[in-house]
Amino acid sequence: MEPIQTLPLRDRVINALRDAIVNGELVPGQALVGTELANQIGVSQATLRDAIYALSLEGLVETVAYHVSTVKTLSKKDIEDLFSVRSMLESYAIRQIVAAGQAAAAVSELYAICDEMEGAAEQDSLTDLNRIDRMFHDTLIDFSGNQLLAVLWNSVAQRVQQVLSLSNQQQENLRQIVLNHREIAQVIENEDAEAAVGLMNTHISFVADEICGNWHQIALGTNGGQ
Amino acid sequence: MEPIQTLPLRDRVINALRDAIVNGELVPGQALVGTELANQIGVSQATLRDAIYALSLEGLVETVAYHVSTVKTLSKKDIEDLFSVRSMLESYAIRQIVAAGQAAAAVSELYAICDEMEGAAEQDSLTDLNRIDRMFHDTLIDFSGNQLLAVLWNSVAQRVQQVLSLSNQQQENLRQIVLNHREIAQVIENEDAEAAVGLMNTHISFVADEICGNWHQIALGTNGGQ
DNA sequence: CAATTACTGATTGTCGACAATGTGGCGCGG
DNA sequence: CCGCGCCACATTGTCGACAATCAGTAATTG
Repeated sequence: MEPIQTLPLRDRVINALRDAIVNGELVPGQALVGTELANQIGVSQATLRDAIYALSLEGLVETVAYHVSTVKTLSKKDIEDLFSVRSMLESYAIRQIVAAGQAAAAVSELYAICDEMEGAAEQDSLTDLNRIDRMFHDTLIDFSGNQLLAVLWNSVAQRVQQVLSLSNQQQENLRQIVLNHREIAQVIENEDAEAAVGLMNTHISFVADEICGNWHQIALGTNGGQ
Repeated sequence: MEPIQTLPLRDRVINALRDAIVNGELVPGQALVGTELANQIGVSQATLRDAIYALSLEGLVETVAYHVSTVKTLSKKDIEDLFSVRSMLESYAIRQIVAAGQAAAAVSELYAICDEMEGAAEQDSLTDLNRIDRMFHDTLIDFSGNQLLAVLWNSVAQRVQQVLSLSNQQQENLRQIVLNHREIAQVIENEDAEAAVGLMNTHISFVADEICGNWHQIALGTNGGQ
């Protein structure tokens, strides 16, 4: 059995707010007024303030002393930077996996995830596919064996999820995505790190360009970008 | 003139604790008891706890619910991971600078920093040299133009500074360090990114091996590693 | 005598109230 | 009519007190 862990109230508030942000329920630029949210959620202002402050440290919220906190706005350049950094982290992970001889162990899990992904694709469930997609990349990072990398990745992956949620990604073909991932897993199985990195970067760049191209209208929907 | 900004008390406490940790005044494994520290520093327990929680998000402090927080212990593998990630971030920055044609602008600042570094080396001031060394690498990151990278770097650079403080780095020759940095700046000036990356990685690996080799006795001084 | 349970002391988590700070509007003087 | 300064409101920041939880110890029971 899994241990029943009662997270501190503050942590639960943090998780709730973070989920709301990365799922696009709280849009960039939206004000997070302490007194309102505290009453709405049902916690004290101090507890909520801690949560907001924690999210500001994670970079999801912008706070200025004695001013209302807002969900961080995302400029086009922020998106470019985000996907660029993402490529760097994943490329590093792939190279480490191959160099450490962990390729076989990793792909065995990656293939299993691809199978799950295929199931979601057949049901046209975008939310499930996104969730499993993240599992794929999390697995890649974990098998690098670098825990600090995992910490940095977590921060980046959150923002990626947020961007994906905001851009209603008119994902062309869900099955194509599954194929892309399976392809990457195959190349890793062959221990060809550079080929895998190339595929990964191409894949990420494609998605990034797709989103950046339509970003103005997404950002305009909220507060005008900048 | 610079605007006089009165930081909130909580942020000042955070900065004070963070400085104490990265400068080695608070050693890994040391307990951070709320009531004690609050009285000692002269703030309320709530404010101090916020600060401790913030530092736990930065990864400098380990907290378990309803348990005493401690300064995060650093295993040998943590150090290896740290310097490995550091290499990744800086390599990325160098490649971006050269690719974006920012090499000339960057090296002009880097050379100036090297001059300052030389002054510190002549006075055998290790603390000054460390401070200027960080400026060098911060500049490198900043000129990459990627703000998200700067955020991740900040987190990594803090830990690096902590490790350097803890290992009383019997720095062989301070002037040699200056030469190493100047050499890197020169290669960047030639727009040879890969050569610069090679030099940088060699330099970082050397320092990392040096520290890892003697890490057990450093960690043992506090709580036994692990 | 051993294992379990209940208690005690210490520490962290949560809260409501109060102080500090910033913003917008009103009134006054030019 | 315009500009300046003052005032009240809203929001954030800080605090001390109380509740929840944990580790270690002593008492209890088979």
